[in-house]
Amino acid sequence: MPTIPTISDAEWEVMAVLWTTSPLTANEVVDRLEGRKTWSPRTVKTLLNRLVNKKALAYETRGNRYLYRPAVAREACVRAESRSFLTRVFGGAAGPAIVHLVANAELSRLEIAELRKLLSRRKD
Amino acid sequence: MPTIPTISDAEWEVMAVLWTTSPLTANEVVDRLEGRKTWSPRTVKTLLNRLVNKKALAYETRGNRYLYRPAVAREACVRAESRSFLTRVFGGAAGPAIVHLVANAELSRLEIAELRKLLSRRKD
DNA sequence: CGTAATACATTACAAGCGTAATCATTTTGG
DNA sequence: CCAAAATGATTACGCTTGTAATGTATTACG
Repeated sequence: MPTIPTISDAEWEVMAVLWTTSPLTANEVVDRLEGRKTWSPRTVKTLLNRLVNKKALAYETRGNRYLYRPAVAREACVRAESRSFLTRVFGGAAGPAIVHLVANAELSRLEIAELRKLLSRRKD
Repeated sequence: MPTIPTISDAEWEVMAVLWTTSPLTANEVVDRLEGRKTWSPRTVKTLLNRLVNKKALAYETRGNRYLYRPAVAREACVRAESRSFLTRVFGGAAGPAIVHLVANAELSRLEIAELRKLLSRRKD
């Protein structure tokens, strides 16, 4: 299985863009971050570079430009991050974590219904 | 409200000890980390120091020793970490996060029951 | 009483991160 | 064809983190 690289806060923003749409050029990524982020385009380029170095992104060349695309699946990164979060904050126990989130989150009626169904189906 | 300091992975381990039992001397903290961690006692002292500096811990003096105790509530730190996790990984949306955790977690029959009850009570 | 052991404080040091600026090369507008 | 613009690469720099070692002051044993 591919090892999941460590992806920092800022890098997650960039990955999120490319998980949504890819491939994209550096400038297209910059554009999609416009507004949500106050980063200089330089900063975004740096992040793209680091992500390529840690093999979270791959690219192909088109003329003198790069077309970036994810090299790791979002799902895998989400799982890795979740495990890390659970370990750090809840000593690895998912139950208390979920309880905490449910108790503190804003949830739509629809989401509540979905979760109830999910739990019903899960008679372990 | 008290601002929650940023607490790193290693620091969480130390805080966890003191949230469980406090006050404790540095050496008592070291002892309680024995086995779970391979840290040199020096390392633990460093972490205690940093936590005091960032005001996550307070201490009182007993003779020439310090008795450490948390200066921030676990609950508050858990909330801060959870928000950060939700923001980074799920763009702030609690619903998908909970779904993910429920789908991937090992949950005891008891925990499932508890969650169902929690959700029922939450008819928004 | 003096020296060793302890306790906390200070310093170390490399890697990762946020946030860019500068450099080198290629492309493109005039 | 040449200068300006654009691209990716390299370098920068201060802060945090993991992981300690060293310094300094105090205590306690012989």
